[in-house]
Amino acid sequence: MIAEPKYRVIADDLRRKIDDGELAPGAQLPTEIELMEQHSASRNTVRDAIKLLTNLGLVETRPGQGTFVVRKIEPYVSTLTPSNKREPEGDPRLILGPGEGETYRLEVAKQLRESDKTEPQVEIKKASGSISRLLQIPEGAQVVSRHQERYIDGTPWSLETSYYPMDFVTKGALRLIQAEDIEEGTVRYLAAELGLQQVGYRDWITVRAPDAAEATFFNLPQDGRVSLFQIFRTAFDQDGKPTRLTRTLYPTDRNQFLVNVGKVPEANGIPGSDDQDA
Amino acid sequence: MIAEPKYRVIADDLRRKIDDGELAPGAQLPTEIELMEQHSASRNTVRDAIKLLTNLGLVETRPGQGTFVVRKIEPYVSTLTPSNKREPEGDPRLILGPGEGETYRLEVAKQLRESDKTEPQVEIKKASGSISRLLQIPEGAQVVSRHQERYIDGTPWSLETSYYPMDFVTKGALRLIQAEDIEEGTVRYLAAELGLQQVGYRDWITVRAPDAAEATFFNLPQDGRVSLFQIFRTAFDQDGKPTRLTRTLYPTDRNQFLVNVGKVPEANGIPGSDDQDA
DNA sequence: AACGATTTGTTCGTATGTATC
DNA sequence: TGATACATACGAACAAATCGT
Repeated sequence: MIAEPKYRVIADDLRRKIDDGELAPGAQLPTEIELMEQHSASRNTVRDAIKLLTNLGLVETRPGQGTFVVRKIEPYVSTLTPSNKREPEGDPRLILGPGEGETYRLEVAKQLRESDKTEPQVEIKKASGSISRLLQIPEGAQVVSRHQERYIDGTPWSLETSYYPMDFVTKGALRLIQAEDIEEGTVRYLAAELGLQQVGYRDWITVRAPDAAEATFFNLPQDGRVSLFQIFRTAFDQDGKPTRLTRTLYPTDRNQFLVNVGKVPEANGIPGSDDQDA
Repeated sequence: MIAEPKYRVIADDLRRKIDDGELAPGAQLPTEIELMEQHSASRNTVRDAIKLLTNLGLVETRPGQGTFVVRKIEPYVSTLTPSNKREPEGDPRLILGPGEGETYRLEVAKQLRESDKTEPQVEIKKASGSISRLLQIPEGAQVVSRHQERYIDGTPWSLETSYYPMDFVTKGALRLIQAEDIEEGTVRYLAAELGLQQVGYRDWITVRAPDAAEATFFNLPQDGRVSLFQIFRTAFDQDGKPTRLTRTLYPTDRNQFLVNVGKVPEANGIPGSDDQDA
């Protein structure tokens, strides 16, 4: 046992069977008792091997049922830059990001998938930390927060929260504090209501571990193995002032992003998955 | 024990002490024996608690030494879109991405940090998978691969591999297969040598777990935590043809990205870290 | 260079709790 | 309800890495 600990030998054996397709996605592994006998190891050693595989995200255990090979999720690809063709009708001065021009549902339908989202959950909060800093308002100033949960093909896909200065409401944008969708998009609504033109935005992309609530919503393991994209989008008006901060959380196991710069042909060869190798 | 398993109670306690700063980054946790006594638990239970924290990336264990709170690294922020101001001299038709216009070293110096990189490691390979698909060349066609390791402040920061069609070399771009840096940048070199203008590029951003070699280079844990940005950049010439594919790997714990769209003021309030909260 | 003390790593055995069918 | 399967917890022993003497 100088080289390889027994639990890793067992894990490697199972791993090979998974890679070879001998154990297909969704298939049940031998029970711990069976593995004990096959490898003449103790139950705890077998469990160490399985633990390693769960950490690697290859299998998942279900109490009372067994251990199963995980089914991989087909990732959804979002484009962070606007589409090349400007909208025919509508204010040409508005720079619309993805999900801001046409509806979320339409975008997802383009990839032949079904989307769904909850009604916005509206709150009035005090700005703090990143919110006040990115929106360039003092800490403690009031902001409207609009929160939505989004699903694709029935699975939880992203969590989005947008923050607007409370000013906007007092200046007349009353629908910001209605707990219902703004059909034409808040960008167009704020342009029409307050004359705010969204002339650009900046996305700040980070990755972090989910907290307990986020892990529950996305159905992720609690151990921080799978992480979340956290994208802060700061939108700017014609005066260079931040008008909106949107924070969206996307599990990294089911989301990917595209950024187009300059003149590029239509996207191609961006597959769902299964080749992240050289 | 209906509510909280003991190992998680122990983990939560340690976690709180870490969050409170009672256990500072780099500090050593109590030894397993001490934790056994403090919580009157068995060694295996204590070890389960530590395992959980390890999975969360909060602590690391060093055999023969102890368990330590991980030191967080100050993240480096890269901008994926070009800077607003075009270069004064130089071909105005070239769209230069970050690291393609001025040198990597200069960019990093702007953030008051020191960079370093290895000489490129050049190989001739056969294109396969994502490479052939994104470069739009047949599987098995020959490509030049140029690989570099990059460091910031002495720590390994990113791994970059660029792929060019072998054609380029036979057509005269001989410096592509020299194992030394191309000072003015390969974008300018190919423009001068072959008349290829880089008029745009597309970045495809994914996150995945490192393999063994990558984990070793970046000094990341070998468990299957998804902790690497993998960004494929496909560059296009004036004919809309892909001329280059660059794959760069960035550990998510020390890298963040910005994307600027439309008219945006200078970056501000994009802090290093420690506030990823609402 | 050798040794011992300390600390984590691996493995076994066993018992009991909890979830599912 | 019982059978099955995973989850938690305890105790014990030895191995391997590290550090100081």
